[in-house]
Amino acid sequence: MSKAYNVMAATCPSRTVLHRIGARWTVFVVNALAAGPMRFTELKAHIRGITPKALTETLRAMEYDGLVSRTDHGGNPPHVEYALTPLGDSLLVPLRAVREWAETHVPAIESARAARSTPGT
Amino acid sequence: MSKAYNVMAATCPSRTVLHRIGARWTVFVVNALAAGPMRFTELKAHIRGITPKALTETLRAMEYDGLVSRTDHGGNPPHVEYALTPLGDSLLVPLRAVREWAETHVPAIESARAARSTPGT
DNA sequence: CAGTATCCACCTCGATACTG
DNA sequence: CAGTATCGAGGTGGATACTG
Repeated sequence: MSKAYNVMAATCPSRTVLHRIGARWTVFVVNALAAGPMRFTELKAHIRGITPKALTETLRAMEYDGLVSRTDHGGNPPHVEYALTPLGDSLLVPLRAVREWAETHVPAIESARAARSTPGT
Repeated sequence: MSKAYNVMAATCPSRTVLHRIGARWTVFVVNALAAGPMRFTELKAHIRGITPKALTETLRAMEYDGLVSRTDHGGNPPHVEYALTPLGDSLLVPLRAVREWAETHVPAIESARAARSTPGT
């Protein structure tokens, strides 16, 4: 009975998934971590543009959902590593579908926008 | 040259796609319209819970992106029909991938959350 | 019927600065 | 290094009421 969930249910918890994927940084973190475990600062450098606050929040949310794991190696200086869990890794599949759709159809979307924007020019 | 776009580019326009999919109501509209053209009020009744304002905004954004078409049959009372464009229709593909991932993995996510929430009990 | 107009409560995100 | 603390701007979404 793996179909007990229905994204269309409105009150359905699976709705949160859309929210995660639609979130500003989730997709970047997933992609960055797809290459392997990374430390906070590495992630920050890799994504570039993200603030520590946003990174922390994104990581926390993803960790909360079991998408990433956080491993504190302790010591001083601190050493913490983030990695994709198998669950987070599986997210790459639908993400790829979306990505492919985007890369394929964005030109069409931009055309639509341009057609609508054509001012007087 | 269909791979000129890269979702990871950060400044990439394809990023807007994620935003659309992640948007509160887009997915509902797409699914509702997947069954065929519909009028404003039908849509509103079908989705239920959405306010006219939100519906209008969602529809506008989607129309702007060429995902839905708006046909005003004029007259009084007004008669306007919304329909998925071929582009909007193609969105159903990645949407299905996300949906399936969600429906499959939400239990895992909820488990992760529960595991983390276990207070002292 | 098909919206529009307001007003508002959030909530996310960014910038900056500081700490164990 | 790995965050946390603060503050503020901005945008999204909701409720309600009104109009051509």
